[in-house]
Amino acid sequence: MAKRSARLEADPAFRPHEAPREGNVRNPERARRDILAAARQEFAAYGLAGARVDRIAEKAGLNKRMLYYYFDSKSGLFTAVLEAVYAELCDLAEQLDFETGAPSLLLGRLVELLFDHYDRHPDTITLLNSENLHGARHLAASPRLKQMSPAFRQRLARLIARGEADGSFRPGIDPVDLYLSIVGQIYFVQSNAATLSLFFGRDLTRRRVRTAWRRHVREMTLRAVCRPESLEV
Amino acid sequence: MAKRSARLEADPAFRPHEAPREGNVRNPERARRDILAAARQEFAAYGLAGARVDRIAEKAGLNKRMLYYYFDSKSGLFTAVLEAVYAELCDLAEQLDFETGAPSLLLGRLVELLFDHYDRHPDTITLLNSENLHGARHLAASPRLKQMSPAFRQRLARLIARGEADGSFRPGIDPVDLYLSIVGQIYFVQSNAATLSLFFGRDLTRRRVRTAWRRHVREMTLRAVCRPESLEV
Amino acid sequence: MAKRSARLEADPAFRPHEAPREGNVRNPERARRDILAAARQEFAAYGLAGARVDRIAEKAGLNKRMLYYYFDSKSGLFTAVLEAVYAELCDLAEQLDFETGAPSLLLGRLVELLFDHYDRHPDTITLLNSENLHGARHLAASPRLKQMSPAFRQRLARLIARGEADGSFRPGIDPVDLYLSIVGQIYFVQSNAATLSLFFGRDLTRRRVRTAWRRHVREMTLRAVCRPESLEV
Amino acid sequence: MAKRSARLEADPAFRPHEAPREGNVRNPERARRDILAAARQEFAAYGLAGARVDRIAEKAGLNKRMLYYYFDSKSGLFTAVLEAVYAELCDLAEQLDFETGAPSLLLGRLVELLFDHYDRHPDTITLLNSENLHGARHLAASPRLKQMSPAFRQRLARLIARGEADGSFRPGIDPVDLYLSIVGQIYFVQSNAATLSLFFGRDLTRRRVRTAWRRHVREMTLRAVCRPESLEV
DNA sequence: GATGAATGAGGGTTCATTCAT
DNA sequence: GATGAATGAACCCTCATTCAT
Repeated sequence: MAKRSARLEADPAFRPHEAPREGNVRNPERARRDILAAARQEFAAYGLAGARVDRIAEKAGLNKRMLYYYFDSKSGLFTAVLEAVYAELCDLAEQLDFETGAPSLLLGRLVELLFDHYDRHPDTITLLNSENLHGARHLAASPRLKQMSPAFRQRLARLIARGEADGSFRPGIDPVDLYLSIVGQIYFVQSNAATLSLFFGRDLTRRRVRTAWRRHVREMTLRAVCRPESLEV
Repeated sequence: MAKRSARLEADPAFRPHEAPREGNVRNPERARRDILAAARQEFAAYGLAGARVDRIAEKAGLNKRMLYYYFDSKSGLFTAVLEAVYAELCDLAEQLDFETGAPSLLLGRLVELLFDHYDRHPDTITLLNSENLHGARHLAASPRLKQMSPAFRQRLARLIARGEADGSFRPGIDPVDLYLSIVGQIYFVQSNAATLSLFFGRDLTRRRVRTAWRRHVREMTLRAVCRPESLEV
Repeated sequence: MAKRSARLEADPAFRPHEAPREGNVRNPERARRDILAAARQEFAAYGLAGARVDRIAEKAGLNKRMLYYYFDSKSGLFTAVLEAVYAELCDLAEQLDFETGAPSLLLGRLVELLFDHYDRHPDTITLLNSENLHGARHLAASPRLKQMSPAFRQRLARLIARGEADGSFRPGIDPVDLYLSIVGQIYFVQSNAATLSLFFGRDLTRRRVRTAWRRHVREMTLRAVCRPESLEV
Repeated sequence: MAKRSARLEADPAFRPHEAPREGNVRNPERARRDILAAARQEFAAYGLAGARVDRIAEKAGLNKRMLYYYFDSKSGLFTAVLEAVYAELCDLAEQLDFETGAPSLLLGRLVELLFDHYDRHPDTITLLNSENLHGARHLAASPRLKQMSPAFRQRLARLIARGEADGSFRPGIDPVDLYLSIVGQIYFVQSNAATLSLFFGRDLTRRRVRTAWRRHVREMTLRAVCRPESLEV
């Protein structure tokens, strides 16, 4: 049917659900994955209220009934999508070794790492906005989230400690505050790119502008955190 | 009727539409105002897609038909709400005199001014998020918005120029970049307070935490913008 | 207001309702006429159910409330329009003198007269169709209609009598039957021009095709009614 | 429920959707058929604009949602009804063998065939009137209609050719013109029976009157088409 | 005579969800 | 595991009509 052509084609590794062909093959894992990918796309594009279960099923190339089989409800599906988003966010910290190298350099790299993450996964933003609109109700009910953050926070604290120790960072920096300041700038500009571009007459979605913004956030952060002497470069 | 009890009670100055009772009827200006207030509340609480026209009418204490009489459509109503939000934002800049006083002091005051605005009008955030989810489609179609921003930007540029001139600011600060950095931090934490609070185990909505955050943003900004010497306080 | 420009401009003698200008002048007759003209246009274009009271008021350049003031209801307005349509139809017969001239010639002229009437007043057709869809309910309730037809019928009977008497018509022609056969052909082709054109691949609305059809109906009628000898031309 | 009693009872062969009861459910073909029958009845009775989707669903004994499941929209439903009407009309021509028998006799039979069709399917008329009110928009968009007419027209042309060849028909008869003249008389009287009956004081819906009209149309047609000599009966 | 504001019932359509197979 | 068919509540919006001035 025409439905197959409506599949999501963003994922390069994507292959239609019914492909194998030897009799409607049972591949539960893949069905789950397809549904989740389709749902993520839909929720990111329209928000929780604006998302349509029919469209998700169509994008996933599966019967609508299957969404309920695997995820219970639209709400359950949204929760699953959010968990995936959070898992990605937590993986981030592990991509950087905070133990070796100059703290100020590492901090700069962290900013870039975060920026690039939101740049590559812009749907993260609309998904989190949706969840916040609903008071984080879904995450609050999700048991998986609970053990996610501590690792993240610890690593950041360790970086700050090293920076303070070697005198390159100002004293008294709070890891959470620092994180919020960095991500706040990154997140806000991407989240509100449409209205801000209109308001300031500067297209904030253009590559070049984005790159400049990436540099700006790093500099803002370093200037605010590091001792002046350690920035003489 | 039961309708009256469902009125919006958030706005302290709010008085039900039929209240005065001295000739129950006919007050177009007030009807418009009531509808707009109710709509703003509803859109802020549920987003554009999640908002319900019936609820808005009920909150406004008016017949549902009146929403269409005054604002054409749900979409037109949303546009009107957004215009109000933007008008408030633009009024902000005029509340501060950037011509007299030490630039670094004024910059600090600006941060506080912006913070307090989002603090007093938290609905601004969810409304703007909704608009961005929809690609700023409503604002793009609104002629009123066009001439709103220039004033805002000019005043900021003037402050930076003065700061550079008297040597208190680093050179090369871009007014738009600076604005985005400041508001980004303010906006993000308030917008994502629900998920962040959960994630970091720190209730970011508490008054004391908010006040600390206000101070943090001001310091971050000043440290990043001002020359070290001019901050010896 | 913009409303004025939306006035019906078909009527060449049309002048906007508020024109006289010396204080919103009271001109009840004109208001009635304007409303009636607008209603006729609207009912003809959309049928009774499809017609919109708002559009009629707008076309008439008057407040909607006035429609009710003058015509009680949408239904009353439709009745008034129908009465006007019938009055025109009855005037028709009086435009032809059936007493002098060759009956076969007069019959031919009658066909042309009827054809031209429906040609000049195509709205007559959709209006009558609407009324028939509703079982002629409005006309049945209208006292004015009662005395309209007899004259029409009598005149036609007189023509047939003369034709029979001088031997040019076949005997036994019923005036009503004859009328129905003539108008049936005229009416049907105009009423169903859209579907028939599509079905037969022949654009029945073109002037030339319409003219040919006019001739065809006259010939069909004459051949069917007149004795062969009296058609030797 | 009370719903069942509201079923359409005009069609004698009609049986309620849930009737069989042996496994109450799941009969898509029948559901489609029931909806179509109910819609045809409703559209014929009230026109396109006057028809109510709720009533159609109720008559069909199905949930309103199903109309959209099967036919997309009210408009799509109307198109489907029209296609059925046209299919019936096209089947007509095939019910008569135009190759054998006297052409004048066949022509008379054709008139009767057409008359009887509109007599048995009076809804055809109001449905076509509705479609014409809307400029044949639905048929124009329907691909199925395109290949319907040619057969019809060819067969009629063949009859005329035979009549001309054996000298019983006058020369120069156009098949489409002939068809329009015949159907015009039939269609008009049935379509406008309500107003005409009122106007002429003759109840055109009575059986006897209808039969007389059937004879009249046949005679009108034969007299107009056939050579006088071939009608000496 | 004339008006803008207001109404409640109901318009077509779509929603997330479940049934029977 | 997977499906097409079915549901009822609710969606946004529009209707003809009337109120108060």
